[in-house]
Amino acid sequence: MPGFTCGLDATLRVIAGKWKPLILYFLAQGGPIRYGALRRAVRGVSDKMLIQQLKELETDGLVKRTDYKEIPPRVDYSLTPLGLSLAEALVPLCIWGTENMAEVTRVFALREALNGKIR
Amino acid sequence: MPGFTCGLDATLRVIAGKWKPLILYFLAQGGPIRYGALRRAVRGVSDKMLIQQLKELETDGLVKRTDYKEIPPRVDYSLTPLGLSLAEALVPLCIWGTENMAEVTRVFALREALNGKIR
DNA sequence: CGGCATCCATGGAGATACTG
DNA sequence: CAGTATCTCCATGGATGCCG
Repeated sequence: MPGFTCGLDATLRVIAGKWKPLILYFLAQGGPIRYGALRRAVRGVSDKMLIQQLKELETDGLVKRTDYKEIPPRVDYSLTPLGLSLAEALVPLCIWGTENMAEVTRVFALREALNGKIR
Repeated sequence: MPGFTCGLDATLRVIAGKWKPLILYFLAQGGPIRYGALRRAVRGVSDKMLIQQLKELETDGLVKRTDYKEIPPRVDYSLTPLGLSLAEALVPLCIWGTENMAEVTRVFALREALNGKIR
């Protein structure tokens, strides 16, 4: 249903998905990155999820996939200008997390103690 | 599991939850806001979800809840300094969404046409 | 990568407490 | 009966992950 309540709402839908923000972030770190390297960078993803989210980012015009059609297969991913601009908007979140990591860690440890598992 | 892979990862876990970024954003718009008003601002939330996410934000030290212990009930919510700093980090995302809303809308319309439903 | 099984977040409906 | 704030039970859909 087109029609977002505000700009933030629109952005959130674009980066909806457990790994998309991290993918964008790592793609922004440097030039084109090969699939395997990306897989290693985004720790914890399964191949299925990584492929799936990359494909969505690609159809959304944020990521560009290049298949060199070589043997052995060689494929790399990079950001489109649109994707780059979004990745840049993520930088403050990254900074916030870095600056407050101790605090966040502490709070999450508490939750873990209370609930058994986090959320 | 304490131990985040990076700052962005830490932040993402804090704002995990469909409505948390929006809640933080609206709380940052002005002074303390009453529950009912917040409910109206965050369009689409159910009472259950709003309460639940507010409680998590509160235990995470991002939101301050004030209960005036009156009858009929009167409660309002505001940001802690930590919450405010996070809300400020969300501003670029909001701007990005606003600037690219047309593009985002178009892309999502395509997805809708292909899949029947989004994602 | 496609199926299949699973698990958790989301959401709806109803209940509560108290007053005007 | 209307209004405010919150909680609990239950249903379900969609995201996630494992396996071939």
